[in-house]
Amino acid sequence: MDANIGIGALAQKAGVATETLRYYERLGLISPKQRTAANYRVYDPATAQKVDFIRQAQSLGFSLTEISTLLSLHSRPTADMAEVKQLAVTKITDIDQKIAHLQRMKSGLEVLAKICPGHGPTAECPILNALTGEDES
Amino acid sequence: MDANIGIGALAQKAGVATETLRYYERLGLISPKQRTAANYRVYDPATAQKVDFIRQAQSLGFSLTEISTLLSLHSRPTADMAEVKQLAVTKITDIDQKIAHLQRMKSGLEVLAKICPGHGPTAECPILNALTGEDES
DNA sequence: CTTGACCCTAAGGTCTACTTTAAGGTTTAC
DNA sequence: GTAAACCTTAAAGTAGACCTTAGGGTCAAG
Repeated sequence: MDANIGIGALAQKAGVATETLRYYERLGLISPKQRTAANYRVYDPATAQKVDFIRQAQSLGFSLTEISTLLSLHSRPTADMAEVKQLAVTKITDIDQKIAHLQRMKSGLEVLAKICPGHGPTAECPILNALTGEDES
Repeated sequence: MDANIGIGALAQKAGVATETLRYYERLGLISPKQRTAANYRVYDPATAQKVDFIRQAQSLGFSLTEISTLLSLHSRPTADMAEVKQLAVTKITDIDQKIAHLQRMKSGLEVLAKICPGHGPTAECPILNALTGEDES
């Protein structure tokens, strides 16, 4: 149990495509522990956890570049977690800004959608008219 | 007053780069009313309003492809505004989903940031540990 | 009449995270 | 022994909205 696995098995275990694993390897996120005589990649089964880590971090909004940093911090257990926390806090701020931006867009659209009767010639469409005129702050 | 203008003047008036105007033209969003003997683009000054329309719509979250639709509806005053409203409503839904997604990411990060002391070896970092293990729903 | 600002086209580059394609080697099952 | 399934590499394609580059024409000022 716990034997080495090939790229196909790792892909299945981690739920990603094999090309994705090669892509992660090109970015330096993962790497096979060795190669077979035929140059096939051979992975430690634990690599699946690393791929999970990557997908988890992605789902939290981290880019692969940022994840690369997280992984290197993770592999140096004596590094300080301040940097990790900083990344998380910065990411929260980024997300807040994106949310704020989306909410401004939404508000603008809601105002327009509300005053638009929804039928009649576009010549009288308040949405199109609003777009053709004043500026926003 | 109200003389024709060249691409440079239009770019300045509308606050975009000249290449952007050529790009919009390739997408069919705008077009010069004519060309000079030297093949220079000649615009109706009102085209600046059209560019404003495009930027406004962009700021509300519409893609250039969607804006193309909006512009064609705008240019057919007898078309029904139902389609315009539909685009707006759909866009609001899109935005809601994006906001929800971002808020899920934010919540996840906040939980982790809160339990992370912010200093000490990364071996004990709750953020990295959380990333290396359980799965999310 | 030349310099510099402005214009033209076509095509390639940017960014992110992959996916697809092309053109093969290798291993396994029958 | 051969065909399917799996592996290899490098390179190109995808989406979206541009920006940059290459290689010229053109126009107004001095």
